[in-house]
Amino acid sequence: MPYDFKTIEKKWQEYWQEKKLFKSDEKSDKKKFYLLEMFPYPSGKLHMGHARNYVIGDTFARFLRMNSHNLLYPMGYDAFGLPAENAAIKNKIHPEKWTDECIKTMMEQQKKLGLSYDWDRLVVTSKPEYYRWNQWIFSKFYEKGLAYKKLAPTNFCPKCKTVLANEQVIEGKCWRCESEVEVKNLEQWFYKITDYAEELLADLDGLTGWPERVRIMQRNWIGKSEGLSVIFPVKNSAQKIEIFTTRPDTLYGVTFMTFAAEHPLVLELIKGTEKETEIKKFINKIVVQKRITRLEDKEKEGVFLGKYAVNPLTGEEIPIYVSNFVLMEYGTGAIMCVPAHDQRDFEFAKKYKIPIKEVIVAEGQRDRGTDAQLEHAYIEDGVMVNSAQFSGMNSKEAISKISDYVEEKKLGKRVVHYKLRDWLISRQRYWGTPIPIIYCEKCGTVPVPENDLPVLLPTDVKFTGEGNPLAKSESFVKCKCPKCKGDARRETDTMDTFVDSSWYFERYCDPKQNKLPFDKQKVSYWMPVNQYIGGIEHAVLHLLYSRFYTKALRDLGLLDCGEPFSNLLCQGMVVKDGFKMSKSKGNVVSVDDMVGKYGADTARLFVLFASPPERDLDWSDEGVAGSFRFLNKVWKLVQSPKSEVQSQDIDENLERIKHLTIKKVTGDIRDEFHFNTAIASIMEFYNEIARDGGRGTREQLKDCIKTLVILLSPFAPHLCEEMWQILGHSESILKEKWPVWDETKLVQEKITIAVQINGKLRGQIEIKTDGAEKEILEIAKSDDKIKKYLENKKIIKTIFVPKKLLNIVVGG
RNA sequence: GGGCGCGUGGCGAAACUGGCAGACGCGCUAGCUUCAGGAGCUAGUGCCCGCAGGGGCUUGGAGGUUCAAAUCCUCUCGCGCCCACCA
Repeated sequence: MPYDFKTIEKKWQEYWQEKKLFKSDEKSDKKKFYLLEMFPYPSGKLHMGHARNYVIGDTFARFLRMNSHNLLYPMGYDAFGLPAENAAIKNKIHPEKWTDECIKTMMEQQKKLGLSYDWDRLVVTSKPEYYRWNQWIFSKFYEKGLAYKKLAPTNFCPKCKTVLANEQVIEGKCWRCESEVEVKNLEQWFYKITDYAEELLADLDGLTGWPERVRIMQRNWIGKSEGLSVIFPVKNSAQKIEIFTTRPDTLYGVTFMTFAAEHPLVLELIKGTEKETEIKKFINKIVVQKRITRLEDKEKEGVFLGKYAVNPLTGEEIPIYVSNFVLMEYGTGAIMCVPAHDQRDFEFAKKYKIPIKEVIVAEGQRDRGTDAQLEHAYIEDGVMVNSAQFSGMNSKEAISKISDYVEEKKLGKRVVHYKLRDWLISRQRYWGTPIPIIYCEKCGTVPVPENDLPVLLPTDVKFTGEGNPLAKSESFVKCKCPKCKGDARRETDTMDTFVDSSWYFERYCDPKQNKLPFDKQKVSYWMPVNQYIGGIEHAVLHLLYSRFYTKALRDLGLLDCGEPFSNLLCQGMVVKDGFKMSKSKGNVVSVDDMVGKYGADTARLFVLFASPPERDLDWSDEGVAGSFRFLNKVWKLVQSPKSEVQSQDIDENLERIKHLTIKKVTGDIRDEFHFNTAIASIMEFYNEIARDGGRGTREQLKDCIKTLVILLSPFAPHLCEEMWQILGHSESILKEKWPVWDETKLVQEKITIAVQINGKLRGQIEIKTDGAEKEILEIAKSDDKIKKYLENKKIIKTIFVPKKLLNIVVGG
């Protein structure tokens, strides 16, 4: 009969709740630890993919509590967002009702898994108690110029019917529904994250507790490049073209220039010329093309404007083009082209028969031949040629020398560019935080005064799927201007839900605060989050926005820390039948099913045992059964430890293994999150205790079982509580101190070491642990197996690795 | 195209700083028990040759460094992720 997990799990979940064992506050002399998992979007049913994230955290949480930490371990819900609104349209249910129901189901499932959150700190972002502070912070940002509105080309998702931030466009598609994103010029609200570009970049170096790849992704996303801005005058015109280059060393090799299709100067330059119609047609074609085929490696195309610019360094006249490979969004929207040293320029020059002028050659080379002979651009460093006084210089050196010269002559200046763009936060949807702005004909854009916050979401709205419901709610739109009291209208855009998730972890520190977003002292006590756990998909979304927010809130004086998350663990996904577990793929294993069939402890044990947290986990039904089997074995051992074969003497080997297991399990959890190997060594310990029906004295057996139960308790908390009680304890196992190992108990008198001949394993001998090399060599020589290999051979040398092996090198 | 990561039995995976590859588990095989369920217990299980003692091979592939390589270096193949005409 398997153990009755249903009764046991229910019993202990109620016990924990009743005794409030997971509550945390700031009044403790223990060391604080803030442990956090990325809070979920409440979409309803949990599957094991979600569960894995929480189980990793909870196991660690329980371990930390038993190791004397004052732990903050909260949970909440990222409750605003499109799915709720789509459900509203489809099922004629209000998003709030739908969301609240989902939260209820999800919370129940999380409780069934035995997750040890402090539920008193629950944060739900769709509640006015929370989102009013989104609005409050927005107003502060607005005052400081960190929130602003501008007309700009935006990414518009036709299916979600809203604009998206750059970070939310993945390969030209909407991150949520994968529809092709369109470019629309709209007036939108932005957060000025670019003000923090430099700090966001620089502070990455200090985030040593983050996976390197996440830091690299953020670094690339911020995309800093240092270079030179140079002004090229247009011949026979007052117009000037500003370009940006990271390769000032190639300035003498410029043979043409080109504009992005959207560049406003293009239209000015061709106005009234015979080329005007042709070029306008070309521009239209490119703009349309850009929208449709963002991805493919496009053939370079361009048209000559019939105009020339002047290279400010050489006075050379260079033709101006408009082309499809220059981005309006980066740099200045115009570039200088050096076909000899840039592959893109090279391809373009070849196609349109533009001269190629080499200014850098490899050490010891003259040039690479005629234009026709060249096959690709030379992009490496080298020696400068054809570059006036800079000729003969190393090209690396020339970069700074030419930059100095350009600045001196006032032809341009050094500048820094970032790929990072400001964060577009407006969304044309209902289910989000209303942006607290009022438009008055007389007074213009007026922020809603602090006393009037929150701006509540109206309830009298219809969800038709056509347009933003807020815009159609008269009671919402119509309002009075706070300044002149005249008729005015409200902003109907809501905020991106990533705004909600950018500071929720700070709200957890003081979730009921109603004077401010949070109390500074409380936040100072808990922040930063010591360990954050979540998926890699947020590498440049949530994790970047949260860093920005924390810095911006710090600059508002609301908190002291500049980085929200000290350590980050990105767990892998749960895979079944070759695909990520997801509703749409239809390969989900629900938490309810697992808990119903095997219980929470088995489900927990399996997801931790099957794979290390960072790696993807292959779901296996048989594997789950194996974990269940193990728990049953332990249960049986505790119920009726065999006593017939008890010896009079302590089993020294078992004692050593006990200490070894404590050391291994402790290290694996604390240092590396290697739950899989921790569990493996617990299993080994069990095998050792149970072997031959039990070993050592009765007392020793009892002691080992006790240790086993404690070590297993963070993984299988319910069963271990029950077993703990059976072992005669009246307090919860959570109150028990984590065991410590005794280093002196780990040493063995005799050990087995490997003997190699020429690096090949040829035998094993048992020796005294501290045996000297000479001694051991003699033992090895007299070993029957080894003897054979040494016959008629000369020993050239021996290599001895204490406690590991002896390698005998022979010749002849 | 650029960046990062990964590749170990039939499967999930172990292996500290270069030091006995395959711990632990799943699956499989045989036996016991009971059988009629997908339960329990014991033993075996990387591959090849051999009745066996034993021997040979083996960490995607090819080289190299070393007494010794899954681990370090070079090249190569395959897979995954991120960015992608960023001047």
